[in-house]
Amino acid sequence: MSYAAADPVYEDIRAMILAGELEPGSPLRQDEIAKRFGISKIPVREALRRLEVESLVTFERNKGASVRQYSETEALQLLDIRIALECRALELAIPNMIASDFNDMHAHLADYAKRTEVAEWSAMNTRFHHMLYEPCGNKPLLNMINDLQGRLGQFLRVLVSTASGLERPMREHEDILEASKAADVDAAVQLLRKHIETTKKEVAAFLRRGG
Amino acid sequence: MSYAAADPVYEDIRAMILAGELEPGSPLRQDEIAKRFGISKIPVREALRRLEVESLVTFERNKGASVRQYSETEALQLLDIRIALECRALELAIPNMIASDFNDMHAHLADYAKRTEVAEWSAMNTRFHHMLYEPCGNKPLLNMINDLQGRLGQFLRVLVSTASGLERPMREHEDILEASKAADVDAAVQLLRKHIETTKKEVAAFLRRGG
DNA sequence: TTGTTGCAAATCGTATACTATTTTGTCAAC
DNA sequence: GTTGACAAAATAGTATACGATTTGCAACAA
Repeated sequence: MSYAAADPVYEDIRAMILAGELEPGSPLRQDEIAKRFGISKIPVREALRRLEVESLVTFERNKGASVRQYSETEALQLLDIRIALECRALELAIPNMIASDFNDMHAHLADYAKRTEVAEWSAMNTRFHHMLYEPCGNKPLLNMINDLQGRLGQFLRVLVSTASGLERPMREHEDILEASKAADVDAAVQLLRKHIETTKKEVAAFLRRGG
Repeated sequence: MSYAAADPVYEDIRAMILAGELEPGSPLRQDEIAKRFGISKIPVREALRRLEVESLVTFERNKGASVRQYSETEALQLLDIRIALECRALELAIPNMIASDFNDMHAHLADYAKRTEVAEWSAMNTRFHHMLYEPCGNKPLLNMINDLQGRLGQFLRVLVSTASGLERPMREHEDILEASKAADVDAAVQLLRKHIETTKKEVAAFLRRGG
């Protein structure tokens, strides 16, 4: 015994929340999770506390943990943070991009364009953005972007399947990639900023209509 | 019993780390902390795990927790994130600033300039930055900036007492405040960016000399 | 019906207790 | 004096146990 009992719980629950398999608001019963993993409640609680700090879970005293439900304003605020972090990451990444990076991104976009399954779009979209930022080499920054993506997941998943379609984001992705290829940092950053701001507007509209 | 035993531990240890009272690398003994607070190890571990997610503490299996030591590259990377977050916060804050905000900031800078105790500078500096960003109204963003400030604390505390003095940052603070007052968002953001980039250069130089 | 009261069950939070691992100290061999 | 082996102590990690709080439900009164 004694092999980091909390880690698998943390990973699993986290993945389930990010994948949208657990509804926001649904309770996370400690005994049940403990039994499922064949361990006691102690490491389960540790895992849940960690998720709490990541804002994926909330605790209420004597009621335990539940999947965190974001308010509408919070979603929009998180998108403002996304603008800051992702624009900075792109700015730092462009000088480090090499030919194979561009090839990979082109290939990914080509693949992306062919997908007809709405369910796939969200993941493909996230992946493209990460490919853009990875060359920045700033691990903590990439982690923060990842975390944010996770927190926004519940909104973006719904959005991508209803509002935006594929054409507009696709065109914008290609523009950003071209500007990056031309090493035009300012242009690329401005395009990315507009891209995320459009997403923000779509989320706002979606919520206004009572998402 | 049963009243959030972990919370006071979390707050206290966190405050001690941020204040620099605990050396990076020093171990955090669970039994000792538990005894000090008159509780058992379980809530202590929860508190430490929370601090781990905030990157203030690291766990090594069967060796427990210790105050996290940042590498030099990580410090510089965190400063790149600071540029992103704080510039964005200022950008969002300026349109929301009112007369009393400007008065408060002016008063704070005047007070700041009179302080001769080096130990006070760091806190005064942090406070001024927060006053700049607060009007943005974006809670999650302000929290992230706070967290970053904490993580960078161990570097900036040393820095402020050795390298930078008071004049240069003071002049820059005033410039940023003037641009904000004039509602010149672009200028203010550029000044702030330069301001933090200078800090970054100073940290880099400090580390090169084997800080 | 509707609202209240009072259990009983479910669930949480944490102290205690036990095992596993690491660290420390001792002593003999070289 | 240094090194290695091994026992003892310290420390971490987790299961079990138990009191405290909340929740669900039934019985009853209005």
